[in-house]
Amino acid sequence: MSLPKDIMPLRAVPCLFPADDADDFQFCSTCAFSSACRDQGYDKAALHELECLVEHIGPFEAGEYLFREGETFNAIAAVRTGTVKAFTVDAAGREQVLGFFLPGEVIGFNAIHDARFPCNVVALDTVMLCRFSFPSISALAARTSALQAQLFRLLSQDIKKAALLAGDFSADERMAAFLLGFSHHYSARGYSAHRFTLAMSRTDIANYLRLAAETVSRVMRRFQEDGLVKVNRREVELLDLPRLEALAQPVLRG
Amino acid sequence: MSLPKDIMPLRAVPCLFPADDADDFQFCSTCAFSSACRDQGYDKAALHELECLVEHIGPFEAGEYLFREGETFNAIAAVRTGTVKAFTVDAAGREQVLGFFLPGEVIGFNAIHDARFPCNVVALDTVMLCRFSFPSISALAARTSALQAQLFRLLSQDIKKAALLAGDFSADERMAAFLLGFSHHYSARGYSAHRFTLAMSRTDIANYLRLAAETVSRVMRRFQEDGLVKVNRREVELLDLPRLEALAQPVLRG
DNA sequence: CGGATTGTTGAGATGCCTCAAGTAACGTGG
DNA sequence: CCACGTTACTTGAGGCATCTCAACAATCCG
Repeated sequence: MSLPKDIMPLRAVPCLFPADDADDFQFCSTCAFSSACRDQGYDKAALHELECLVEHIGPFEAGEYLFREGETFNAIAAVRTGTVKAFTVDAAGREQVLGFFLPGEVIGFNAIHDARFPCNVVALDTVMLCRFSFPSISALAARTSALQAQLFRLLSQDIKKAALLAGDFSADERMAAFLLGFSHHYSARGYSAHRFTLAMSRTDIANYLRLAAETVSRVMRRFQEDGLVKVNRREVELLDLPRLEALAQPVLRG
Repeated sequence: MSLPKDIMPLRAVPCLFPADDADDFQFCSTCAFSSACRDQGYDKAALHELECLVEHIGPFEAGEYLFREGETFNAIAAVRTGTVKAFTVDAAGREQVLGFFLPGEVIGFNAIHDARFPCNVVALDTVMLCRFSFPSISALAARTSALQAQLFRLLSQDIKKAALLAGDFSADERMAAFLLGFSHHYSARGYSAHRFTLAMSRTDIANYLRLAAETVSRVMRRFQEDGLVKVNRREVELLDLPRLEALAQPVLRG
């Protein structure tokens, strides 16, 4: 998974919105736009434009709102570091967690439709974002077919993700799929597929999986008793990936 | 909701893939691309290109497959007439209904991501489609910002739709939202908001709502006893829209 | 150290599912 | 047009997965 050296010099080109820290390269290698950046070496002008377009914002501290429900939509944002939670609050004041975003994932695709955010988005720990003005990135996409295609793919991916959660699955299946989601995300980005730290509370997990918090606790304990995982607070170690995959199989398509 | 007369003459312009029947105009007024067509009178060249792009296919009879899971994706399709069901089949052979598509809705957005259909798509009654080659419509979208924006909006809308179903709601809430979905769809297109015919079986409804078929029956009966609806086979009449809206409110965002 | 938050565990309640039987519509062939 | 089988739908009784309620333990934080 080594990156072609020849894209490095681009960092040195003058930019309207110059990147403001040193680990952008590292970041870009895990970002959702990376394939549009890296794979399309033939269109360096467009890649440069994308770099000029990005605004690095943050840091946000845990609990800070990145976006609020109802807010006007004018930019998407990729998570650079940290973890983010999207949720709505219903008439009775109860939270409904829509999803979590890890580094490299893009926030805001569900806001395009009516140009307003349909949910709140809050930092769960210290979060840095890359912000892309949506009109600007759309205009760039019109000139760069690889970028347009990548945007369509990412939007399409979100449809599939949302549909996954909608299936009717048991608590065990949901939990296994949830844990494996992190494993897959991290291992695809060069981190451990076995060990990771959850940034969110049991309550948030339960809410996201449409379970009671108590059920999440019980399933976690049973998984541990069965030797599937080892859990300590929010530290998770996956001990038996094959069995977890088998459990999650109905969720992750059959 | 009257349409500008001045777009009519476009039907007379020679076309590579000439439209093959007389009610295209009627159709286009209910189609998901209609706003990209109608609202953007300033870009008639692009509108013309979109017309040339479309292939009218069908009719398909009830039970015929329009797409099959795993099939290579190369086109999206708008429903012109009829009703369509999308579903997967899990390892144990059980169906999982992902959604229904009514006239004007677009099929295939969830297939972009990995260029293959993640689900089967089957006609529930006699169905006619408008097919748009995805590479072609993408290329056109790159030249026509209104079309690009419309595609982004439609994709984004599908994300929101999928997330709706994913919430944890009671059988009553789901059923009310399901029925109101038809009401809203039809009334937005100039048909009755109160009376319509369901094209799908109770089993399909139940499967889609993640309920047992028996539960759907029972909820329907109770709704009828409470004077909310009048149901006869697949004929539905909504008698008390306000109370149904109130019931469905948690589902249709709070 | 004390209060607040977060997570765990048990006991009982419940909404929905499963199973099983029965009824109604539909199509088919006689 | 009617008997028949088939499919779709309805209804009831009982079971189970998950929720709710309540108490408690652990951790965090000032």
